[in-house]
Amino acid sequence: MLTAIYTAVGELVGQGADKISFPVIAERAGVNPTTLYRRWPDVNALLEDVAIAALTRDGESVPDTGSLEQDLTDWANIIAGDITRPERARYLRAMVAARVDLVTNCAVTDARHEQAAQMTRRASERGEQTPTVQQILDHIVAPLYYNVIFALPLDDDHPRRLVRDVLAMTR
Amino acid sequence: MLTAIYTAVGELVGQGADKISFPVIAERAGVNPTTLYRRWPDVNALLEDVAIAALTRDGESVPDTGSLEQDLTDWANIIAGDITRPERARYLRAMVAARVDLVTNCAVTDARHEQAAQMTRRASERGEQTPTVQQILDHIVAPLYYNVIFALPLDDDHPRRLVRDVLAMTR
DNA sequence: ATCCAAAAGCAATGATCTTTGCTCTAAGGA
DNA sequence: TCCTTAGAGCAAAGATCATTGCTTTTGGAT
Repeated sequence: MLTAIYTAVGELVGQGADKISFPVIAERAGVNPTTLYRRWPDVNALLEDVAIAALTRDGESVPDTGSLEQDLTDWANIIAGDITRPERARYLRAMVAARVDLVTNCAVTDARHEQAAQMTRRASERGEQTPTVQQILDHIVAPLYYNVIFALPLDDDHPRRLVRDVLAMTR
Repeated sequence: MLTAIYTAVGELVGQGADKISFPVIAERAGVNPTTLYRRWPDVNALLEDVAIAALTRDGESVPDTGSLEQDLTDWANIIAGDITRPERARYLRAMVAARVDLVTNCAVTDARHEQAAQMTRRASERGEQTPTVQQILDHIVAPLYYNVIFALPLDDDHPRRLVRDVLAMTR
């Protein structure tokens, strides 16, 4: 039931459907539109639920190569490869559009925060000089998402360049 | 005519109206809905037109204090103050939602690119060491927009911190 | 096994949107 | 001046969406 709904939304968003409404989703999911109208206040609310579920299902393991620079580079490349996939980019945009009021944290960025913390912790245990988690979010995660959100090109070398920049700050 | 339409959209977006449709816009603008249906393929297209017009109408002069660090800090604070205004944030989101296909550049980021280039040019003429324009976009502009887009809190000190970080890269 | 309550389906209604053919107006060219 | 034409208004029709009261199903508790 819930799975069918989420799947339907996923397919619609994924294929870039322009008209995503409760009736449309309901038909594809094989449920009655009323169910959706009663369970979510509006389409955006449902969209956000699905987007969060889709974007936070991790399974992305945090790199652990023994070098922070390598870890960050691998990680940045994973993120870049992930969010530039068209259906992921669409999810991101849908989520952004749906988020109308200020919230203090969001599940998507929380996951990134956690991953960054893990890498820096390991690095400092090895005695490496590390940037702060906030710096990693500001200077690696943010630029990657920024480019995707605004549909700007993101070349293959970009992630590596960002990592080099952020490490240059700590020296 | 066109002005009335743009104004109507601006008011609706600005006050966070949830249902922004051609008929609603048309009534407020005092024009016939048919006109809108014939001129734009859909509401998002019109929204994007207006958003671009609103977000690129500069009038923001680029700081010129004689010090790159001060210029960048002032500039970052201007941007932050600008895009965190609720109606501006809404514009940004509307624009993001509307942008479905990849474009190689967008008017909004172009303006920032131009401003950054102006500041670094002046700084290097003074003989200062400067970060690249791309670095400024990645490490100052992107984090600011990222926070606003995801409705994350943006504290007052954030812009200054970003500038300090990016300057630390060049040393 | 029966009962109860929450959730889903159904169907009818009204609101809103979208499309379309036609008419009317206004600005520019012969 | 008259003609042309692009753009705007008008109105009707059909499509889609949104709401609501009522019925049916389902899953768990007694």
